[in-house]
Amino acid sequence: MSFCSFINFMSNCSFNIIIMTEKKFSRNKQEKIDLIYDNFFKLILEKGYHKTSTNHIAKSAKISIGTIYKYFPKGKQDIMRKYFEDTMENIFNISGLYNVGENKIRDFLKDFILILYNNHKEKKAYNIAFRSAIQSDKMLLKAHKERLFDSFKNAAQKLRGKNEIFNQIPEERLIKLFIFLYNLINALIYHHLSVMRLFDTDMELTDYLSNLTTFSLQYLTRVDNKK
Amino acid sequence: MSFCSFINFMSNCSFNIIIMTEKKFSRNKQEKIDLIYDNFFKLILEKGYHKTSTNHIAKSAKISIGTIYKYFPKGKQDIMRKYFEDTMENIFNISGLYNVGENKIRDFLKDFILILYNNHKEKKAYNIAFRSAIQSDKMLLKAHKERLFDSFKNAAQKLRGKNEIFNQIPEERLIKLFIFLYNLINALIYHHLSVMRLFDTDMELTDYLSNLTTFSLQYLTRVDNKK
Amino acid sequence: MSFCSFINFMSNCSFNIIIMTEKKFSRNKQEKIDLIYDNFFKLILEKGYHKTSTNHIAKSAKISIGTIYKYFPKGKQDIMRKYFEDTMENIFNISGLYNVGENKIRDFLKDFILILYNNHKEKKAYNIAFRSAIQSDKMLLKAHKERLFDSFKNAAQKLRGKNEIFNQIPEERLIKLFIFLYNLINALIYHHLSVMRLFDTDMELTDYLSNLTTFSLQYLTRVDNKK
Amino acid sequence: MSFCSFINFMSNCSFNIIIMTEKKFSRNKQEKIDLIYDNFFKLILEKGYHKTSTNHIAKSAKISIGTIYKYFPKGKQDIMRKYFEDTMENIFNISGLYNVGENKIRDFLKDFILILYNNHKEKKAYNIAFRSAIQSDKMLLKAHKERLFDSFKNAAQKLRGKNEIFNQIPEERLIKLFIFLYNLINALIYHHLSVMRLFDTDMELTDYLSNLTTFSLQYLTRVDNKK
DNA sequence: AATGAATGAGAATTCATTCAT
DNA sequence: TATGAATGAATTCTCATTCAT
Repeated sequence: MSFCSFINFMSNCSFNIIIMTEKKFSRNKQEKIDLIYDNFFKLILEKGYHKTSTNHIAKSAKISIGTIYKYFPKGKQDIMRKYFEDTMENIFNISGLYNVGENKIRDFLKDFILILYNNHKEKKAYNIAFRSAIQSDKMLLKAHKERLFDSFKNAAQKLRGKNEIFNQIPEERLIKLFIFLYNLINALIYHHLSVMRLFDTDMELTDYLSNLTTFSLQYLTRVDNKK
Repeated sequence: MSFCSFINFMSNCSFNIIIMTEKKFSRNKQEKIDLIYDNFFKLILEKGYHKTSTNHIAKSAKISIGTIYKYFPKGKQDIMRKYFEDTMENIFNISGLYNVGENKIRDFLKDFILILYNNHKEKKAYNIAFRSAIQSDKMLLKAHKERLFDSFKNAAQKLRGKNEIFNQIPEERLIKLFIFLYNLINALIYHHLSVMRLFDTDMELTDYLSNLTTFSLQYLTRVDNKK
Repeated sequence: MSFCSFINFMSNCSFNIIIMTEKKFSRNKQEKIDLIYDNFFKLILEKGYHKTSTNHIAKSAKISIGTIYKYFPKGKQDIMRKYFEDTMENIFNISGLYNVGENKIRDFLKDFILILYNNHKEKKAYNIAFRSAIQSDKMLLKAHKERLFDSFKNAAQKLRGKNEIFNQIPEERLIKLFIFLYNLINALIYHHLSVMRLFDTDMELTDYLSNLTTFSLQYLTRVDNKK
Repeated sequence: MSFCSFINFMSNCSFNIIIMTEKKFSRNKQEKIDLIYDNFFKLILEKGYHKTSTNHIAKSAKISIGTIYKYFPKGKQDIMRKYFEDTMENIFNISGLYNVGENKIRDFLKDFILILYNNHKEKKAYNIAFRSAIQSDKMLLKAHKERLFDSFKNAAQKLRGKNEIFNQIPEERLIKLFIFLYNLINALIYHHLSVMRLFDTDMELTDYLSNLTTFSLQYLTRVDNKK
């Protein structure tokens, strides 16, 4: 029996079968899904969301169109939805963000901005696509809003426990503030990266955003107190 | 001269009846173009930019698809481009805007915001379409940038002649500042109206923008001076 | 001016334009629609209803797929529906059918059978398609039932005016009887022509149907009276 | 003998444990086939024959698509064919049917009708599918005809031995008569159940069919004698 | 034996654009 | 000028079938 035959024989043994089958299937499946994501976003950068068709994705990923519809039965809409769900945890569960001491809100905001900014840079295609997708998929917009609320509820609770200033703001209000800042920052980063540059350098943008959010936080807290 | 040549000759004559016909046609032409614009934007609000086809516009406007391609040989792209050109003067040539005295910069910014805000509200469909169009039509984006520059150059010149504070800022820098504020305001209004509301009421938005622009003007001027 | 130029000139004259345009457009339109019908039914005989696609029809008719969807926006479903509507009058408005004197009911039924039989033979493809279509298009089935009712209401009124025997049967009952006979005859002709032959010759079939309907009429009238 | 050959050899041995495994597999096999049948017909009632795909059946039956193609290598076509073959004996080998004495032909026909009627009701999905299948599978139609002939040959022989009246009709002729009645009854039951109701109640239908078959038997015998 | 991932031909449908009238 | 019939490439999505595991 040659070595190869031995390997083949071994691969039929039961203790191996299960492990390999699981690995193989799950690896292949995730590989295909990643291929679809990668090529989808690659094409969006090249041609835009609406000119990227499921057939283009299949051809670009060198898989069959049927495979795309196996994993994403509603085509592009499902690619967006599932990517949205798959990346749920990536943005806001960064523990470092919440190690904020007294009087360090400015640093907290700066970190927050950098996270959003890097997310935009790294996932430019996704962000372009997401803006397009929520126009025609109201469920996705709803899910996005709900996730924002949940994430910032979580963040607010953590921060109020650690920081005196945050603690003075009612939780509900703090969540709304964070959602506002999130929208504010995203609107400007998106505009800067995908519509028209606001500054010559990205550093100038993040510096500006840092001051802008501090200003906005003060402005909104002041307005709040007047009411 | 053959009979046909005679007919051709006649059709070029400036007899009264022919002039009237021409006038009538030219009035009809503008009517048709307006019909196309109106129904295009109506449909964009209903179905979105990408799901609005030239055939739909024709059916909605009760004109033939051929007529659309007569006036707009490249279809939707040309509708956007020509509407952009047709409305060139409407936004920034508002004389009232420039009657700004000393210490009245805040009022100037408030007026500026209101003009942009009302423009967004009234031309929501156009603004949605414009964002979509510049993604795939780089010429349109370029033209938009050039127009912004020209308009604000004009505005800067007028304002520097009338106002001491503006006069202290170099023209080139003032133009850049205005373009920045324009982009800032538009990014946020667009986000508020077409992506996700930033405030519960529109008044809160314009109040915030008013303070935001004042802050930004100070911030940028300060940063500028440091350099 | 050559003769051809003269013809061309003439063809631009107003009195001709209207006639020609009307003729031309309507002729072409009906030509295309007839092409679609003809090739649709030709293919149904060759491959069956479900294996006949709109693309096949277009290829077979040597027209573009767009033309089919211009006239029949919902594809095959609309071809069936519109053909159904176009042929509304053909079956029952045969005046000869109603020239039925006293004691000639047998002859009337014979004529009725022959009309249905010839309709099946001549429109075999349509009848096959119709059976398939009403399985997935409940509206078509409903329209079919309504038309049957209206047609036989009309027939019943005519016949009750002319024939003593029919006059003894209440109108409502007579309509039901006709619809029953219609279904009976059609079920058997369809089975004979498209599922499995009931008789060796078609003559035997029509003879049998003739006796069967006479029998059924007596049977149902008798049952009716007992109730 | 290598290790592998030994394994192969072992797998053919008739040790008890292996016999049990085989039995278990064969029981499983029939279970799988029944699952396929059940879910196929369930889906046909829900969506129709043509919209029921092999993939749907697999999903509905919670087995893999591969299993369906293992037992039915040509998919739906084979499911129909094999179901047709599996149910071969069920319809006509009902011994009660042939306990027909003198002058009881009417009762015999009534029983015959009830059997066919109940078969249609209970196997509505199969009957719908069968009609669709024989349109595109001429072999199935041929097999159906052959089975009808064989079944009624068998029935004719039994009945001629027991009943004087049947005995007067030549066997060949009797077979043809039965096939005719079978087609007649089926055509009308199918029309009533799946196209358009002939009567308000099913009882009325079976009563009518009972009289109709008696009439038809007399009619055909009479016609026969004339020839 | 059983699984189910993968394929890709093909079906329905849309849409920008052309062109004869 | 104006019409709208006609085109056909492109898009979304389905389905029978194969094959590696």
